[in-house]
Amino acid sequence: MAVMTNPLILKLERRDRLSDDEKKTLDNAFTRVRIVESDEDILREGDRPTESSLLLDGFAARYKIVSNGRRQISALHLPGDFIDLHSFLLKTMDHGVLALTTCRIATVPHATLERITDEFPHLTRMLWLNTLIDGAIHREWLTAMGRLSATAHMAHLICELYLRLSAVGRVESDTMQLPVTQAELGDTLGLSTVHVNRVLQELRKEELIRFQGDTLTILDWERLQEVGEFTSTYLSLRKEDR
Amino acid sequence: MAVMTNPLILKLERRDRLSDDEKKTLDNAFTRVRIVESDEDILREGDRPTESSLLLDGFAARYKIVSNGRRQISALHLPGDFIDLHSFLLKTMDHGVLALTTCRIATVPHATLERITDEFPHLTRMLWLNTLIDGAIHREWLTAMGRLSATAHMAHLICELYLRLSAVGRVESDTMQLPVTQAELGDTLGLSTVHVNRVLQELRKEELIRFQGDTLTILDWERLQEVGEFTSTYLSLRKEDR
DNA sequence: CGGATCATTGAGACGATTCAAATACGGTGG
DNA sequence: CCACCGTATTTGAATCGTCTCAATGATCCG
Repeated sequence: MAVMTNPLILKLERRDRLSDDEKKTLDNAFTRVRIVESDEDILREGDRPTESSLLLDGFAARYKIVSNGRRQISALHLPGDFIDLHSFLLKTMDHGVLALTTCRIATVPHATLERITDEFPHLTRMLWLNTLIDGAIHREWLTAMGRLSATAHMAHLICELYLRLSAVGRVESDTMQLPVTQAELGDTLGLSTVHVNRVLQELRKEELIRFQGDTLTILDWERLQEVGEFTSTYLSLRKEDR
Repeated sequence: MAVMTNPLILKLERRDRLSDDEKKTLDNAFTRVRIVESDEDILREGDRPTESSLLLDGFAARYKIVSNGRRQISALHLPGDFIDLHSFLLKTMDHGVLALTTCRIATVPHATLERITDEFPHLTRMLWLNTLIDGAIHREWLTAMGRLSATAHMAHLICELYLRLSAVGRVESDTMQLPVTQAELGDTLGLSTVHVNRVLQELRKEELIRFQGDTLTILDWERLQEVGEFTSTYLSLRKEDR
């Protein structure tokens, strides 16, 4: 794989410099690329993977199912996201991962990750950081879910996805592709599909977004952030020594 | 500090063996112990700490405040928990941390953590694991908040705290000290104080728990788990090579 | 062009909130 | 040791946000 095309490197370099050696190591770590079709499971709860998966292209979601068949999505993953780097140390998957679109995935054996932790301390910290950002996003979602209105929560999610997608070069003139159904948005926000629909209509009526098909355009970034009480600190989009 | 009294070591050894060398290193890493009184902030949002804090005794909560003054607690911390190990790499606190009781806290300089990552790969992985478990708990809370009823969510939280407290030796004959007000429980579960009260009454009426003052007793562990749809996988309470 | 999936709408029900007041509890000073 | 004060818990009633159920309309793909 050519160094420059790996979106993980793009993502990490937003947070700290990587040496050429580190980039090469990281890039060579991925041994296998596979395709998972839309609506298929990439991983299932209870799995004990021996490799971790990096999303190169497509959208994926971490989810859990509760007793009455209801589903909660606990993370949305975009190109450049490790969807189960945590399985390297957690060993057993405590949730499933679903391909929301056709996904192109590169995998790195846990044995290779172990070798990286033995030999590349700074690169290890960058991978650790990657999982810490996941955690920061979880906390932000928890706050939005517990204490924001449905509309604010939706606005918040859109702001986050907008910044995360632009960090990996997937936003053009305030527009992003968001191939996610309203039912999936509901499972993400903890809302019913019907209510998601009403909330989206409100954001459209307020002229904050346009959202037709899979194409979402931000019409008023300032006000969208206000409505969603969004500040981007938790995404750690600053370059620092780590 | 004597090795055997550090509750972090107790906690990590539940998940994997630590060598004597690692235990010594970890124990020596903590340079300072301080006391924070109940209701005081241990850390504030926006802080850029140069050391990380380990809770030796007491209860603490990570929280965020949203615009209308409402508060969401995104984590409850018990003895043995690192309350901001993530600040080592995240640098800026994206949330505050509040002492719910008088807290005894040991601190480790980030420079020391960096040295550990340079020299002790396995110990580094164990610290990383520690933050991954925080993340797993966040995901579980997200699911409970989004898709469980208020009563089930409360039951779930009680199950979790029960297991986490017993993992650090703070449970005796099904009874634990839970010095948390109903308002704080509300901020944790995303509920109003009034509703927390009603939910607790229901769990008492069903004879699942006794909860007077700070003392909570599990009366029917089996049924409490069922009501809360609780399974403990996400807490990684198994010893494995990591 | 037909079938399936997804988005939209309306109406009624329900869970949780708000506001307000009463009661219980724990710690402190006299 | 008890009276008192502040904090925490409990109760009731009205309201509100979101859900459920059910049906319709739009869109996409083969």
